[in-house]
Amino acid sequence: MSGATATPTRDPIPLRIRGCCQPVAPRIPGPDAEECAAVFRALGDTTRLQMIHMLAEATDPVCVCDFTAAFDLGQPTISHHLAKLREAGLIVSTRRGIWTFHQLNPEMSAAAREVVDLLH
Amino acid sequence: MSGATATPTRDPIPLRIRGCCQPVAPRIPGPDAEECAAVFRALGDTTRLQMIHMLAEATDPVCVCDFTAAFDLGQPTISHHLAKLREAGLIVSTRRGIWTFHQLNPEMSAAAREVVDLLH
DNA sequence: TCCTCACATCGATATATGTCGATCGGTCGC
DNA sequence: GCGACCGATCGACATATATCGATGTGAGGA
Repeated sequence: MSGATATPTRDPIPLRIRGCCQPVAPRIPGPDAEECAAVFRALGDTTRLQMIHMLAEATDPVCVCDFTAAFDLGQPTISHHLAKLREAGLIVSTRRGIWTFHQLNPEMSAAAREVVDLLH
Repeated sequence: MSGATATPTRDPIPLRIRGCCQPVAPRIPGPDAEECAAVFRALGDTTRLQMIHMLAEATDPVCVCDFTAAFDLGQPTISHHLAKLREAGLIVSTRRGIWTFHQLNPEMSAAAREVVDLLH
């Protein structure tokens, strides 16, 4: 061996040039690393994931009471999750008389759209 | 109008059959709603998102010290994030002498692979 | 005008998460 | 064996999050 802190030989899995601790392109190009993470964070909850799935399957906007009926959660909690999805730019809400209807945001970012489309 | 608790007329945005509160297909088919959410949760952090991006760009496994050099975080924090990605099944780690190298899990679930491929 | 209904917001609480410093364990070179 | 190095783990801490009950708000019906 050539040394612990220098260049180790890595026969089966060769590394880059001089082994360990090569500088690697660190950052996601573009300004949207945090924005992209926010979309994933919004989908990182089972309830919200199923909400998005319901909206992706539905052909028409979905009422809040549909969600409260579908999930065993209180109305404030449903409202909280919908607000999270709205903040992430994944859904839009429309007030119509007494009811509020929700649908996938048609102006969703392209990156978010790609992710949501995976849940078709 | 026909009534608040009965069937509202919804001219521009027609809903399903009798308006609000129709039962909607609630669940993601398959057992993997929570597993899918776990993948999104793993990607819902800027540091981990960039780690996955680095691994997706790299042609060879990446050493821990590469990550500690790329991010302004302590070594225990880097180790913590790598453990999260490992628990989510997104990466695998290989011990080689002193160093531990990480790469995208070649046996990642198909759903996870689709998401990671979006970060190419 | 008053009541009801649908939904949002507030306050509280328990849990999860990101980060750090300190320490431990394993793998070398000497 | 000893010491150096890499990386994982532990304990602590601050913050974020998921959830609930209670309350506020706005729209409609009676």
